[in-house]
Amino acid sequence: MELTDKMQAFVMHCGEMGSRWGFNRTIGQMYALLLISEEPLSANELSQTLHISRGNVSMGIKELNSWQLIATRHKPGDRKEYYQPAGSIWQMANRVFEQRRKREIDPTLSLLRDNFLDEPRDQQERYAQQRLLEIHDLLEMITEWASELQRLSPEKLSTLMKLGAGVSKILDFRDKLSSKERGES
Amino acid sequence: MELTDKMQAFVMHCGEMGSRWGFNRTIGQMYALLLISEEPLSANELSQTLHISRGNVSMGIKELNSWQLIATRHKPGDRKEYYQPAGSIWQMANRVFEQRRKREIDPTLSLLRDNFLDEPRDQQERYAQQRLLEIHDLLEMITEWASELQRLSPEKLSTLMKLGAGVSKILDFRDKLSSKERGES
DNA sequence: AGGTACTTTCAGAACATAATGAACATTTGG
DNA sequence: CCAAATGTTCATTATGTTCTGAAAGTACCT
Repeated sequence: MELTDKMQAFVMHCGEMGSRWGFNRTIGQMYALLLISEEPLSANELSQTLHISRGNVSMGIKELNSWQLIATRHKPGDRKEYYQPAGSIWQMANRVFEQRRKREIDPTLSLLRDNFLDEPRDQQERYAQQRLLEIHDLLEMITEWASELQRLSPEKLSTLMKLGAGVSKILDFRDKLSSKERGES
Repeated sequence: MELTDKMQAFVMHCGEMGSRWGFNRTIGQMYALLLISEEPLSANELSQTLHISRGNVSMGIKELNSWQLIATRHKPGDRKEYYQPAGSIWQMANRVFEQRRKREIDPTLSLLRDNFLDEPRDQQERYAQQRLLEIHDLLEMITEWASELQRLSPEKLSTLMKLGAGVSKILDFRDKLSSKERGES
């Protein structure tokens, strides 16, 4: 498969960013290529276009599958498997958030929880536990919030985001309402 | 400096997670140790407690500084530098978000923007550009929203988060209000 | 069954990143 | 100025990660 310069540039960029996003170079390239190509691609096409080994493609596919980022397709009269991105850009963003949460936050949260089972033994430990509690509460609040937001429909989420810092005004408004209800001035 | 088992466990855990969070093992350990210790620590104390070389500590300090995650302190009659976490847990979370945005998203956004300068040359390129546009818009919306949220005070942000999916109801409410204003049923 | 078209696996090579420690730089007190 | 205490740098070594390619596996034909 032939790529134009701009497509090439995008694919290579995703390769370079790959490791920052939680996977590796070739997986970044593979996913980028699938994203911008209108037709699903076979493992061989990926291998040839990106100049990476067939085996590497196979492992990459496995990994992308585990992130639920791609879907497998078949063409009639062709035994090859063809791959394409799974779902919309929104879904893709959701999946990446979720996977990263699982890898980057959940293990820490569970470690922190275990920590609060015992009483601190001395001042040093008391202080440490206090800090850990703060971190735990913050992480828990953020992850719960994030997962609630993820349950909203893309449209609502989009409205909310475009509203931007405007949410702040709505919160003020709500506060006024509820204090009036309680008869405060 | 002596660590209790639980503190040890937390420090080691942060080391293991370090690379997933965007820095390396020793930096994760160093920061964890500073977080849970009541007193600021010197470079030598870090080196000895974590069993890592003095030079490594120096580089780690440099990196943590570039993330603005630590502050340097001095004690009277002592020329050593002592280090402690900079700011509250909230500030720390903000800094990490921001740094990661700079590293993980901004470069991609600017690449994507460059891409829209030229007209697509063929169908393949038209399709690709369309997908890139979607990605661009999504990333831009998310980063703008995130940076607006960061400008809110921790209290407001905390209220908002605890409200959780409840924001959705507030949005509905607002929609009803504005459609009534326009005289719709 | 045997052949073909494809996919997966995995040991080892290639590459990338992090850590060490000795050499160098800087600051301060005398 | 020197010497002692501290901080920084960087070539080398150690560790970790990714990629390749050949071998093994699978599924479908005739």
